Amino acid sequence: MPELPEVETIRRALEPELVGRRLRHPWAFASPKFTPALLADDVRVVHVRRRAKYLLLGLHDDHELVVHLGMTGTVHLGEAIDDGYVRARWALDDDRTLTFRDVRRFGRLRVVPTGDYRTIPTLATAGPEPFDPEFDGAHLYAAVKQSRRHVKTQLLAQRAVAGLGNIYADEALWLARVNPAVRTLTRRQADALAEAIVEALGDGVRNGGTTLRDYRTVDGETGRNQHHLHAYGRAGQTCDRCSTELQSRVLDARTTTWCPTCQRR
DNA sequence: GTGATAACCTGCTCGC
DNA sequence: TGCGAGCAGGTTATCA
Repeated sequence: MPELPEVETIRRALEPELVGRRLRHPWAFASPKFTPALLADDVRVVHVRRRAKYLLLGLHDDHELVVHLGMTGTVHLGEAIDDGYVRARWALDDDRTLTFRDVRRFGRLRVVPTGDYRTIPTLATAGPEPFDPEFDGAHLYAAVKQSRRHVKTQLLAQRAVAGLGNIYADEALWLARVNPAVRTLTRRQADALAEAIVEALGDGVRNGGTTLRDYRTVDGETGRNQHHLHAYGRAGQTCDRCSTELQSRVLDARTTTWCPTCQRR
């Protein structure tokens, strides 16, 4: 499930390869989620950016190709792939092929005027990037205070901070010793959680992302961060801090793992 | 406006 | 061995 570190890893690999290249002869799987790919035709790529979990390919005609990888989306650059899971494809002017592959079809593609994300609500309302100076404990405290939803659900909603998914939300909450089901934070908890979010996502980027099943880099390699997880997917195992058995429950339709001792309510 | 929930989608795992 | 049920989860739409 590509979150900020996985998308950023893909962005860093694509940027030097795609900027200046021309997208040609687009093909798209017959679904409204993917047919916008056809709008990016015979146009040069001018930048490769990321916002939250979205990949933004700037096009020379003042538009952006917005890519969301969904649950199982991957981007491949090189030889053409055709295995039944390809959802979009472009020929490049250097004879390579840019392929968007997505088994579960939770991903989506859009072409919008550069910077105009009104048709993509989550992107339009996304909170600050975790590595921006404006994101800190004070911001997180104020953002969480505006809602009565569980704190983990607020992290996943992308408004308090952009880029977190289920894996890194569990990890950040574990690092900050915050129970996922609380609905309010003290200022001290907010400071700790903001710091933990930056640490969890930073580690994820440095480790090239987390591969549990589907995620691959542009080169087809797996990430390494799955070897460094403390909470996500470790229910029934012992806490790395206190050796208590980690617990798991479904919280707002998301499997959530936490330490009942370190992350006491 | 906010919160809760269903739907989308397919491979994998588990139980029978 | 084969089948069916349940699960995984990011985003959007819908309803209360």
